[in-house]
Amino acid sequence: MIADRRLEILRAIVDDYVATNEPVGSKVLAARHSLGISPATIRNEMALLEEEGLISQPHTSAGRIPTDLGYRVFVDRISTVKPLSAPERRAIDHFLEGAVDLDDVVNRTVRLLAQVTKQVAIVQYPSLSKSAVRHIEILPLTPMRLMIVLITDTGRVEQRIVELANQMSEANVAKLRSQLNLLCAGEKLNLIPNTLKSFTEKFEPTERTNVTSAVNVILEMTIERSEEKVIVSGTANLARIPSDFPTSFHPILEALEEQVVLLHLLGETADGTKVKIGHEQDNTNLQSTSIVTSGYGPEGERVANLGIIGPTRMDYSGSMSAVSAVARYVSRFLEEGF
Amino acid sequence: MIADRRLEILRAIVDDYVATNEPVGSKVLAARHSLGISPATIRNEMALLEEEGLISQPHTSAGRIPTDLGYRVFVDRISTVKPLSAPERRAIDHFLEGAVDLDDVVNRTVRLLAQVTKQVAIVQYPSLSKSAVRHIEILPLTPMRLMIVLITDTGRVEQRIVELANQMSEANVAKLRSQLNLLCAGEKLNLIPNTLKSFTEKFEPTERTNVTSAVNVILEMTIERSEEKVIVSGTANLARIPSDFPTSFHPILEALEEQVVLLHLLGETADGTKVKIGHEQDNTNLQSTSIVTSGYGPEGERVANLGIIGPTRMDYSGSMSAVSAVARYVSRFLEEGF
DNA sequence: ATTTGGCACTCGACCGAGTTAAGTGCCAAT
DNA sequence: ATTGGCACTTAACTCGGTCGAGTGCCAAAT
Repeated sequence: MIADRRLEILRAIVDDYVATNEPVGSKVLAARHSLGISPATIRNEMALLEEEGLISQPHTSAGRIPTDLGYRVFVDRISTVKPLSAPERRAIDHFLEGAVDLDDVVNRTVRLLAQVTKQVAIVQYPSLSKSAVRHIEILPLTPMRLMIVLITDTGRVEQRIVELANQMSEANVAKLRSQLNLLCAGEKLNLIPNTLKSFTEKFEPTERTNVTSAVNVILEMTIERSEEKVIVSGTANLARIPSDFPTSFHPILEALEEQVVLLHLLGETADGTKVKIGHEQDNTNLQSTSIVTSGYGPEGERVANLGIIGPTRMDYSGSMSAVSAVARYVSRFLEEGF
Repeated sequence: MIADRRLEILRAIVDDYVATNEPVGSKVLAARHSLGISPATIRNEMALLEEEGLISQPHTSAGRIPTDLGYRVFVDRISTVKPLSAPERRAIDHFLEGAVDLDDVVNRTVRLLAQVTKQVAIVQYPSLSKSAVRHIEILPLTPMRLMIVLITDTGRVEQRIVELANQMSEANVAKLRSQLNLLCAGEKLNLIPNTLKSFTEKFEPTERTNVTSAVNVILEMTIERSEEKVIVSGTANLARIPSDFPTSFHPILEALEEQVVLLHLLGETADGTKVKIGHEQDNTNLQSTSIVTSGYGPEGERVANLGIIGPTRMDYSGSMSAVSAVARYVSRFLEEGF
């Protein structure tokens, strides 16, 4: 069990280090934060903190900096919720006003997040697999070619083109359309494969090849994109960062361009705000960074994640507040249906 | 008029500087490129090139580097078309195989371009205003709410939701849909406003408010997005660049996040490959960069631009070849309709 | 009239020594 | 348990000196 005072010192170290980006020594610490304690005492405590692996020295004769573990403790046990500033609040409360589009919503969100946190922001598109079908539209482009449009209740639209083996009459297209909607409307995407299992049987044998192609495409649409889409903003903020960072600059940018990496980064969708610090996170390119994420979407069934990524040396309280506030607001907005 | 030999020297300087990123002096130059000429002579010629403003010295006692103007001359008069390597060719010839989506096409393109040129790639979505309506779909979500989906012949899909003032019957929705498609299908987007000018008159007075709202939304959809969408990839390549670059790193990343800036950068859509070098380009954040762009889309009416952006010190021949090859290939692909 | 070798000169890059300042650990005194 | 004092460590900074790449110019060679 760590003594309270020691935690207090850890907090001071983190605060100072985050603010100045310089290893913090006992003297400065005593001076800046008025803990009623002499530098010597602080030194003793520091030695212990170091033993516990919460702080470390870049080299002898330098001050201490928090380790990943130190930040972890800070986040879990010390950090207080930092209320957002009034302008931040205001920005968050209004940034979605007049959004026209799911794209628009996601874009605005990612930009806002980057701007408020001064970090790189990441927003995942609301996941298809947890959303439901609102409508399926079938358009005959030519007698041998259909366009299928899938509209979900999160406002997302996907379209695909199907080449048919045989001609298909207008009447049959209409039948296909109405039957499909009858069965699928309101259904969760992940249940669709089940729903359509014996669908082709409703049709004449002569029609079946065509119907099967169409259905297959629809099934693809419902699953394929569970490799989902992610959007990033604020990479410029990376360049605004301490001078030792640039070394690991290239790999970070690289990682940020990989959808897969980002998705993995955001991790499982769940309630609440989560923090992953430095090495807790397994992508080697990003071990000098921390990630703050939160799920968003309708209460109870979070549909996607959003978050920010920055140097381990970041303002955790502020970032967490911002991320969760934004997540809350977007959720509400999506729920109301824009 | 500049003597041929002097141009030859300029080419050598550019080549060397691009390859090594170090100011190139007379001795090295004589050694590496076998122009049958002594360093002293080269020095004389260099003095002249400098007078003409084509090269400059970072400081006395350093070698010369090309100026923006030097690069310009290089691009316009000296550079030869550098054939792409076999693997590059192959990559370009196949990267769109199996693309399912307009999104997919654009995404693949931007990635490919970034990868091949090792620069930051920029691709503009095919512009709506020059494409034509393929289909307009109207879906009643509730009696007071319609979803309108616009599908263009470039495969782009836009959707919007309309709140109605009064209820609208299924029958009227159907009529609206068929009338709209009758008039608009095949029509260029920029002509739609004209096409629909007296559209509401076809409807009962009681329906007119509803129809008007719907039509207004459609009109919005056809113009609004002429502020078009641009997508960027390969920013990581920036970090892979000379060490003097980082200074101007932040502003570049910043510029790359601004849609407006990018659109301006890509400039007017036109045939052929264009190069903008350093200060020729008016965004102050980007004056240490050059941009290579090309229009793409159906022959004769280029529908959008794509290109790359990198340090002025770049491989112009290679970049130009790559950009134009990719543009050509995408154009063909779009024309065939995927 | 050009080209070339030679030479004096410039100036950033690099090196090593010395100094400084921040910070530590430990110990004896409170 | 806390504190002041002190010896010690070490990165960062400063400096003078050397080195090397490169230039411009001039006189000789072609």
